[in-house]
Amino acid sequence: MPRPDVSDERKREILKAALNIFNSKGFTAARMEDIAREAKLSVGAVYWYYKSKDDVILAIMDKVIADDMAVMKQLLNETGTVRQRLIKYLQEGAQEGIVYLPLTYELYTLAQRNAKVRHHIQKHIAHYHDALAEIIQQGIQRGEIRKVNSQVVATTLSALYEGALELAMLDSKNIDVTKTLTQSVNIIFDGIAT
Amino acid sequence: MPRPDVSDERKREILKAALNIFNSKGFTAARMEDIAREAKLSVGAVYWYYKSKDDVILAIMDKVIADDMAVMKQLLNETGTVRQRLIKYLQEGAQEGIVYLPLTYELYTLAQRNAKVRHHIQKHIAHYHDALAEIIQQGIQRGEIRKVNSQVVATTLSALYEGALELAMLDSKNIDVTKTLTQSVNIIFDGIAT
Amino acid sequence: MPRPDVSDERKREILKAALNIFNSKGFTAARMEDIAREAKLSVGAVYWYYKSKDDVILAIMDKVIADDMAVMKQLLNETGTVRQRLIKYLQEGAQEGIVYLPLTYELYTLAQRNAKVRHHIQKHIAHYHDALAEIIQQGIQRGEIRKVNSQVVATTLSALYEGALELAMLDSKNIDVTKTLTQSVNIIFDGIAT
Amino acid sequence: MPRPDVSDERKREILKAALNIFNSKGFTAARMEDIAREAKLSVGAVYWYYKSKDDVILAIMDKVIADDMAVMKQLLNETGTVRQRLIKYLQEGAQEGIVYLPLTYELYTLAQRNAKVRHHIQKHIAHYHDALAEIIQQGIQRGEIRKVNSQVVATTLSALYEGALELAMLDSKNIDVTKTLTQSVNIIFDGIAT
DNA sequence: CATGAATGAGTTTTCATTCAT
DNA sequence: AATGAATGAAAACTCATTCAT
Repeated sequence: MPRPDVSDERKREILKAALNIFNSKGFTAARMEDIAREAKLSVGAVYWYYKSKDDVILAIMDKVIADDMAVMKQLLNETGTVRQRLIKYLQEGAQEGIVYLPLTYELYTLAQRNAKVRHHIQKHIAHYHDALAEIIQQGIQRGEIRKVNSQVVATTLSALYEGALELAMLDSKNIDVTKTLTQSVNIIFDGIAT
Repeated sequence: MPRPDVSDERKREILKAALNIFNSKGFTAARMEDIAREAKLSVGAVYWYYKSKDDVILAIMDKVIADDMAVMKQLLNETGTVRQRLIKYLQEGAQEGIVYLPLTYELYTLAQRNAKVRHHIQKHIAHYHDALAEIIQQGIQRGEIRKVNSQVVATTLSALYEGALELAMLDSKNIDVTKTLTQSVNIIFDGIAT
Repeated sequence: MPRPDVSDERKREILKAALNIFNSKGFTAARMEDIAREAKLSVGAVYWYYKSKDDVILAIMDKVIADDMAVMKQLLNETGTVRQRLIKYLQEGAQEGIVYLPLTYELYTLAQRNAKVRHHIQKHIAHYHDALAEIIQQGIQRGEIRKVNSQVVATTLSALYEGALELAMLDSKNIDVTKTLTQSVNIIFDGIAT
Repeated sequence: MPRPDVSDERKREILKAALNIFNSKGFTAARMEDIAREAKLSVGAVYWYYKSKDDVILAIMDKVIADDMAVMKQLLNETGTVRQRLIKYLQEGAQEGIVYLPLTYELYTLAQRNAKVRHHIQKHIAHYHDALAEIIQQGIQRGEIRKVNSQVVATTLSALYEGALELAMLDSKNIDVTKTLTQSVNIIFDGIAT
């Protein structure tokens, strides 16, 4: 009688542990032993499931992005005006995103020297822009927004979002992401409203 | 008869070398020997001027920020409408900034775990926002911009700027900073114009 | 009703697997897992039959030598002149021996630091020399060979055999064992013929 | 005033240390720390001169072979009959060779899985055979040896030499290299004498 | 001031062996 | 008997830092 396959379970546990460790210490300072301890396993066990530290990092990236996508998709099926929905979308995205922002910045930094990481992130950004552009397009069709290039506005909103998170990460005392995003998006909507 | 002090000269050379090495390899991967070689010095000589790798990193941060400030100040004394000046300001800032963006991201990542770095960057951001707010204020006084909270707009512009650079860094093929910034700033100006 | 003992069968399978793995990878590089996979067993199962890697190596040694002995004995019961029989004997021995020569050299190397291995091999060499000496003795009795010290000639032939295999192992392109052995044995027989 | 370059000196010291350690423990069991201690250096210092353990091994191989060549060349300029010279040549070579025979066998074993090592050894063997063939040729010209293929005889002598060393290594109690070689070479000379 | 050889603590990774199931 | 996940003790290698010259 075969025992249930613990492989997936363990991998998830290790990834969760790695997520915490990487987020609080950074990729470089994080020791494989830290991850093992956090996952309540031995170092060897971690290596049983992931063949190197880089492997864990890549898996983390996949997970972070996949989770992000899930949040995104869910937020797209909301009701209300486009302005309201976008503000809610960006705000909630930011609230989720800020928790693992240190890790995100580790990934961005890594992306500059690792093509695989970079391409993964690029694909993610493209998805994200498309989702934003789609909402904008809806706004145009409903007459809430005047005829603008939805891709351009999507990029603007995306840059705003990323920038707001960055500023908040660097100076959380003086910069409130939610407030900043709300105000900024309103300014932009004033500029593109019919 | 005292010989001329070569100390400052050497320090500057080391910093310039470190800037290049850090920018292309990242803080962690960069070795003190790399910096020494780039500066055409011995490892020991580098340690004569800076007492640790961290010391060099902190000095680099000071330099990067100081240089950035200098560019900023210069751009503030331009002529033209506020919209024109701002676009020019952000565009040229971006052009300068993108060269050492990898290094900037190394610093941002570091900032999350190092209070000294973080505070330095926060001060810089404050300066930057003030400069932007000042221009906005001028625009309001000149009647180009309607009465808005200049700090809010400054934060929006700053977030936009940072976000645009980030997107460009991550996906330079598909995202053109200059174009993105121009279009975005125009949308915002449409939103805040009188 | 006792089930048939699969123990010996399994042990033989493991040894056969180990023989191949050790021969192609060497003792050090070979992992227990490699052996297990080759034997279509789990690592734990291998440890059920052999209590350590060294145990497997020692068993391999026994097997290699036993197999070699079997070949030897068989070849001694041939017909023809002593010269012919010897050439055939050495040639066929070489043909068998060269397949597992890498493994043999692993064992020789090991023998220098492991008394048990060394003694085993020494006993084998003694057997081998005795067999050769016996053939030489026959040659003397039959008048094919002049009165020589059969042990000395046996050692010479043995050295020649081992050396020829070694040279062939190191440079199979330029050195043909069979040819080398034939020519060498002929030279020696010219030297000891009546 | 530049200090004298200690680089060559250190490299030689490390190699000497490595030679001893490798010879007594074998490549695998030898730790870099063992070599460092033997050379009275730190591990880091060893890595300052050789960038990996394999590097040290390859350097050792070069040294062993170079030293061997030196012995060879020296022995070729001797006087006496070819038979006498050859016996002296092989005997003295064996006396030198037997000291580092364990190491030699490590190299032979390694050669089977490392092309670089293999090719190096092959070149060495070729040199060695050529030297032997040259002596044989002289013997033919001087009328001491009848017209034989000198390369074949050289290979025979070489195999004999290698085999005698091997047997001696495996069973030094019962096999005396010097005696074995003398007797064997005499048998062969009886076979090829005019 | 400057050199660059030397140090050694710290990290990733491997793998023989064990053991709960 | 058999499995294969888990352990943990090595071991190779790196590199910031020091220091004799």
